[in-house]
Amino acid sequence: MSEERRLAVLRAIVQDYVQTSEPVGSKALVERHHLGVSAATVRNDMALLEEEGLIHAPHTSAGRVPTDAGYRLFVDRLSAVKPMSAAEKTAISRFLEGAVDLDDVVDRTVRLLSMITRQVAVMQYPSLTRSTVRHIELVPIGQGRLMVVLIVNTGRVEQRVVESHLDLTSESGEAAVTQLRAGLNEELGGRPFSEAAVRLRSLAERFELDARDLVRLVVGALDDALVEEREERVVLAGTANLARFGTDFPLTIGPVLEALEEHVVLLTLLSTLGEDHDAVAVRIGRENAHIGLSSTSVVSTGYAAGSEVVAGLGVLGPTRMDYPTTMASVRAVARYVSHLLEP
Amino acid sequence: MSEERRLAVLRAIVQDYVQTSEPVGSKALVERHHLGVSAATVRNDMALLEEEGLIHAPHTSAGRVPTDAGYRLFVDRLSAVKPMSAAEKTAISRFLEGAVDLDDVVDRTVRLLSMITRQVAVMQYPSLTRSTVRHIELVPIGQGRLMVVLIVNTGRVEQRVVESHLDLTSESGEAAVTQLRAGLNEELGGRPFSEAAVRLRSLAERFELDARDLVRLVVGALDDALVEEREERVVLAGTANLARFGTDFPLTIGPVLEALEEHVVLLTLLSTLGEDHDAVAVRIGRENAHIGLSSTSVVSTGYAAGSEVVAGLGVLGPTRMDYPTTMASVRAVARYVSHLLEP
DNA sequence: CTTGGCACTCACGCGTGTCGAGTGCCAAGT
DNA sequence: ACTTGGCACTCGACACGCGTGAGTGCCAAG
Repeated sequence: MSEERRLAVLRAIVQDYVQTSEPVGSKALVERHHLGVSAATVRNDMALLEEEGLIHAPHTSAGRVPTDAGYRLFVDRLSAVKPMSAAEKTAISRFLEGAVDLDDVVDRTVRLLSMITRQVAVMQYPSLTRSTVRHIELVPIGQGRLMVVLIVNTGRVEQRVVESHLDLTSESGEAAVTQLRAGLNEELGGRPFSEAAVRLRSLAERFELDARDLVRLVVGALDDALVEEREERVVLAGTANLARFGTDFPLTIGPVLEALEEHVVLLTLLSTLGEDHDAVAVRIGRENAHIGLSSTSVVSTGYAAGSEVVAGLGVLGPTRMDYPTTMASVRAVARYVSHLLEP
Repeated sequence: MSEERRLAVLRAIVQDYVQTSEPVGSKALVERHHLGVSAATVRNDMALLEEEGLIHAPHTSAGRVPTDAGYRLFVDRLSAVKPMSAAEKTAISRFLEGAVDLDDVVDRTVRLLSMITRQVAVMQYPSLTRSTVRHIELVPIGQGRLMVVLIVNTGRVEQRVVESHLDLTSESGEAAVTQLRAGLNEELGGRPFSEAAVRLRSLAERFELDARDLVRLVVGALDDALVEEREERVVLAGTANLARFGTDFPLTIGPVLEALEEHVVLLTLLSTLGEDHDAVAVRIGRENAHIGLSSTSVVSTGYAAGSEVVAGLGVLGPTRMDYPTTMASVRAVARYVSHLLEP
């Protein structure tokens, strides 16, 4: 029996199953694909594939369904990323072009991705820890309160309000603020966050004693923003697509929705970073660790701002998913987003 | 037959149905509530209630279920808003207190609200059109690009980037920016948005000719931010709770999820504003206009920043919902949020 | 106006029977 | 050493029929 044909059978099973979402039997298989052999032969191959743990029969005398391992083999060795049509490409760029700010980019991206894949799209905001400081602005707002605005190279903006007992409207107060602003920008402007956090701490000493208090507060706020992992924001769209899966499949959407609400979980799903740039990562079924996602797959990749990969985006769908097409869409969208954040 | 007792019967039906989620029959009713009359009498009352369109039998010889009109009557005349326990109150304030910025407030609020009501929580960001300008900052970022940062009294921050061919690093460029910044803040600072938009338009003339171009761009960006309805952002949480409803009920969650993704729909759901301050609005079933929400109810109210109501929040659940408790929770949370945004 | 009685109506659950797709195995063919 | 057609077998899906029980509507008496 040829190894080669067996894999062809696996490929055919995956393809048929993805399309029909029903267990596929030997007979149907030979009818739909010209494998050049008879159903009986395919049955023998299937028995072997089952032994290898690549496919699985839901019950005696039903067709076969790929296992997680089967899908894994499929994406690793049996599929080519489907090229996208020119029409799709222009549609993508059209849709993303009108964005006015970062929030809008993220918003449009997840919407777009969920629409073209008809699945749930997930996107992480550009990670602060991988960004650089563009500018820091201090805005006095009434009484002793000061708003600290941190502008990041990706276009992301964070703000905090600090309360000081210093009178910021007084001559000396204004001077202190001006001095601090200048100092902060000189010291931190253009620096990557990792570096900025360190420099920040040594800043306090340079100021006059009565301003120290203010400096400490501002530094604290910035430090908070720089370090805080919590602020790794995630946005998603297309959850309505879950309902579609639900109908054809033994997938109870409750646990999935729960998982999607825990942003921490989503972040780990997207943590494909650090690996090769352009690679699309696929996590299949149980590989996702989180129960509740054990019958879903995640296709994700990183996107860049400039040359640096700053965060991830991807889609989540049933393990029974059209991997080649989905991977193509995710990659294409990630590229356009990177392009958009270029400058 | 006493009108009064008939309403008592309706109340009992609603309460039982909410609790058991099964059609309630005459016998069960007299057992669980001491109405002082027999089942047969209750049956007569039920027949009348059905004639009035307040209840409805899913099929012959099954119990009765309240109609939308039945629920409406119930919330309007038969229920009292349930007081909250002290423990709940402190839990609410505890949970909301740690918020560091507006995003965080909104995020925590929806999460909290979805947790305590075990339903889907929705919250609108403070509407720009009902806010006042606190400060406008112009930040040059490389080349000819300028970031316009708009800070709103609610703590909300909007930003836009404009590109000018003016060299902003030059002496004259910097001067123009400084002048413009001062002008903008003097003219718009502290103004409500409606007023600000008007004043904005007359600003361009005052500047020297070579800066006009820049001014026009900045004004355009601000105008965009001030007027743009699109930017009425909405956040939601607790969609996983939909799965729970789904199990006991003839509620297919697909359409609901779809409705929830259309933020425009959500906004109209929350448009309880303009009415009395402290009132909690309830929209029951078909009253929601949007199909797909025809078997859900929305309980919403406004929240304030200072003395002005700035936006809405609420929850969405099945029509078969514990209205008194839900209304109490929504009101309590709205009050705490208003308190939080006070200054 | 209330009440007990009574006949009637369905939805629901359960067991049975049929149907058919699909399998595993085997013996014969290449 | 594989491939192939044949055949018995398995088991889920679906349909049908029936009994059960909750709940109703109506009526005549209190």
